[in-house]
Formats: sequence, structure tokens, C-alpha cells
Amino acid sequence: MIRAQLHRPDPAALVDFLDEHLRSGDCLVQVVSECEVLYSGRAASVAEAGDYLVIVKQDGSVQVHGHRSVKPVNWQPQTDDIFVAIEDGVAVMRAERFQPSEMVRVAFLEPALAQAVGLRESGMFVLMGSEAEMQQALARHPEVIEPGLEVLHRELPTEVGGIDLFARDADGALVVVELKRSKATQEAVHQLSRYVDGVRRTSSEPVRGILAAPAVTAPALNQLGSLGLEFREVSALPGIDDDADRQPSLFAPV
Amino acid sequence: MIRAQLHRPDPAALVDFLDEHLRSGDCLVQVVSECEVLYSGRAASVAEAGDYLVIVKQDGSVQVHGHRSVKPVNWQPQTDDIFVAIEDGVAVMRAERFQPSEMVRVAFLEPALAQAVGLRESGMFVLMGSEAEMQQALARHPEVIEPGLEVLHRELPTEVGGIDLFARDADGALVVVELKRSKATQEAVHQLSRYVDGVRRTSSEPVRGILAAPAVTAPALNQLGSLGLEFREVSALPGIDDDADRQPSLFAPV
DNA sequence: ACATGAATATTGGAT
DNA sequence: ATCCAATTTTCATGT
Repeated sequence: MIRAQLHRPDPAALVDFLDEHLRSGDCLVQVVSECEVLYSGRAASVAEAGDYLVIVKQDGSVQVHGHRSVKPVNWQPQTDDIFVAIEDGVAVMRAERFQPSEMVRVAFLEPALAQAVGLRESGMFVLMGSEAEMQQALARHPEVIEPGLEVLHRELPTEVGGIDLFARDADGALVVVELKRSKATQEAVHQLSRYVDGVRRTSSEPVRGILAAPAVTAPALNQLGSLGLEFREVSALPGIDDDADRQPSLFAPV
Repeated sequence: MIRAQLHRPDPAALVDFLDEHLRSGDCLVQVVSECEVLYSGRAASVAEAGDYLVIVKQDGSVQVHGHRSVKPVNWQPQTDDIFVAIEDGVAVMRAERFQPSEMVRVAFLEPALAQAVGLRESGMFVLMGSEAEMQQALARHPEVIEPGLEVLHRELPTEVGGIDLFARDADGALVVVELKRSKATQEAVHQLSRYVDGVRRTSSEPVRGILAAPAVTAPALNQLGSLGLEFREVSALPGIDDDADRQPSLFAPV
């Protein structure tokens, strides 16, 4: 799986290495080095010289990782072109993208390691517990939201956007249900309000609005009240089995 | 910068390696291996056996990278605890987080390489062209939005959220300005509308609403019109010099 | 290609 | 600790 490694390469060797393995297009290339990183495109940024881990994947995506955080310090998805050259005695990689136009330039000031990794394409990935699943479950069991609720539509498109669940309650009133998989904020309230207003504009029937989520923030609940809308608590996920046997922790956070 | 490397380790050696270097807490640890990955928490997911690059940073963040895309296949930010053990003859790493409660479990079915990288903390990172910068610039030069505009407040908190710029125009009317660094969508229009309504509720003075962004989507512009709000085009970034000399591209996208 | 909305969003700042 | 809004959000999807 490890195609090649280069320890403490000089600039020329690093350029050759990158040239060869990036060109092949069938492996992931990594460089650990003191770098200077420049980004220009949708925004512009400069990283002062520092230690970074640079990863270039087969699709041309580039990410520059610092010592913490999941998110890279600097990145670029699916670049169209990658150039490598020596500039002022330093190996430099430049990755460009056309739409939108942007560019990352990494200068490898003091490369410690370069390696090429052959990652075979991997199997399927299964995800459960998304908003889509929650919507499906609630559409099948609307009584969880309110007894007597009858679902008319899922993902009903309107002028102002898609209504997650459109239903009729036991009293015959129309009900707009907005689902949030996680704690609902003011944005969700406003989204719901938008939909309810939209329905009211096209119908003279009474219309209720229900925000269904595992939790709400206090300001959001406030605003719901003042707008005459309702909140209904629904659990986001089926129970998580969480009592596996423990070993002593390896990691002590700073 | 490269503290240690282990090629094709057996499960026991890998566990020892991970134990040692994760415990040290001052280096980034990587494993290239055929893996099986399980996530359970805010959602639940399973990755079938496949080749992945696993990265554990000093802050306990875990990311499992596949062969393409900037985004990891599976990840977890800032875990509280990491455990390593042999289960059924396979080295397994389990990273847990308490708030919210979630867990990633990686089984290293066939490890090709494990390495520990000492990344020194890096220098400052400067970002230009963010919304904060744009706000600052426009607060200093409000005439770019409209001649005669006088800024009263920046980031004015209201009941329904913070107003980016609150101003008075040449005719004495109040002006709510919503800034977007990128193309403005309907969401931005509703945000602006929310703020304008909020101000009108507390003041009988005439109130205008201006959406300032480098571009708008057509539906958003439509809705602006129907709500009696305005759009003003402002460039998000200072000019980007883009005519550096080119070399032949190394990367040909599939 | 463009617009829209979800995401295990993540992250930083304010309260 | 909680809440809130920006993000080079990325990403999938519908039109």
C-alpha cells in the first residue's frame, strides 16, 4: 500500500518525487514539511512558515493540516491542475481550480518526509439517522407528532421552499411540519414561519405550524410563541447502545 | 519531525505503537491500513472494509480519509478519550466524545504503515476577505454602499439577531444592511427581512433594508423586490493578481 | 451549470 | 456551558 518514501529530500528530489507520483494519478501523496502556504480565490489567506502535513488525493484535492482540528488550515477540493517546481531553491507545489477560480501554493521549506500511498477504492458506506430517515419514520408514524395527524405530502415544494411534512390534524386544519435532526434554532423557526405564511397565502383554511426537533433553543421557543407556532419534541435517533466495556483511556486532552 | 515509523506491523506491535504515541500527546499519529470503521453518535454509520488513511491529532481529533475528497469518510473532532486494544486478533482504536456523546471505532484489519509525526505549533494564519473584514471596510467607507450613508452601529444586537450594519441615509431614514461575502440566497433575504421587521416594530421611523453582496441569485433578487428591499453589489475581495507564469500541469483529472 | 438545503457540519466568539 | 452565526463551508440533489 506504501508505494514510495523519501526522507529529508532535497528540493530537486522532492520535485521529482511529486512529479512522478502526482502524475501517475493513482495514489495519495503526502508531504510532512515546514511550509509556507498561500491561498487566493474565494478569499485570500497566508500561513506563516510552520509545520504542516500536506495531502494530495487522487482527485486532485489538496489539504494542508496543522497540529490540531479536523478541518485543514488550508485546502482546495478537486483541483484541475497541479504544478511542481523549484522557486528560489525551494520546492513549490501550486494547485489550481478554474470554477471557481482559486489557487493554493505550498512552499516546502524543509521537507521531512514525502510518501506515496496506494489507496484502493473502498466499499460502500452506509449511513443511518439522517434527516431523511427521520422524515421517513415520522411520515410512517405521524401520531408521534400528534394523535390524529394525517400526512398529505412529504417534501412538498412551495414558492418559498420545500415543506418537510404537510398534514391535516384531527380538527381538519392544515399543518406544516418543519423537521430538524438536531437542536432547532431561530433559523428553523423562521423557515417554518416562511412556509406557514406561504400556505396561508394560497389557502383560506386554518394553518398550523409545528417545529419538530429533539430540542429547541430558548430564543427559538420564544419566537415560536410570539408567532403562534408550536414545538413538538421528537427523538432524533433510535437509542444508542453505549455500555461497551471500557479500557483505560490513552488520550488525555490538554 | 518524523518520530517513528512501523511498516506492516502485527496487531500487537500496532497497539503498542499507538499506545505509546497517543499517550505522549505531543504528536500526530497516522495509520495507513485496510480498515473497518464504525461511527455512532449524532448519526450512525458503517464503512465496509477498505483502505483508509487514519489521522489522530494532538487534540484528539480523529479523521478517516478515503481515496478522494477533502472531507473525511468518518471523523470526530476533539475526542475526550482514545482506547486501543486487540479484539479478535485485530488492532482496534476507539475514540469517544462525551458532549455530544459519540464514538468512532476503527479496526485495523491489515495495517501497512503507522507513523508518529511531531508537528510543532505553527505561526499565525491570516485570512483576508472574510465577512468580518468586509464589514470593517464598509463601516469605514459606507459611501461604497450609498452616498451619504452614515453608520450608526456595527453588529447591533436585536431580538431577532445581530444586524451587520445599522445606518441612516441622506434623507434621514434608518437603514439595515445585511452583508454576505459570497452570492446571496433567499436565506439572506429572509434574514434581512427579519431584521427590518424587528426594527420597524420598535421604531415608527421609515426603515430601509439593503442586502450588500458580490452577487445575488435570481430568486433572491425577486423576493427582495416583492418585500420592498434593496440589493447593492459590493466586491468581496480586493483584486487578485493571477498572471503568474505557468508550467505544464502535473495533474490530469479523471 | 445554477440554486437550494442538509450536514455526525466545524469553528470561533459572545453571553 | 450554551447559543449563535460565518464558513474558501462541502456535498448531494433537483431543475
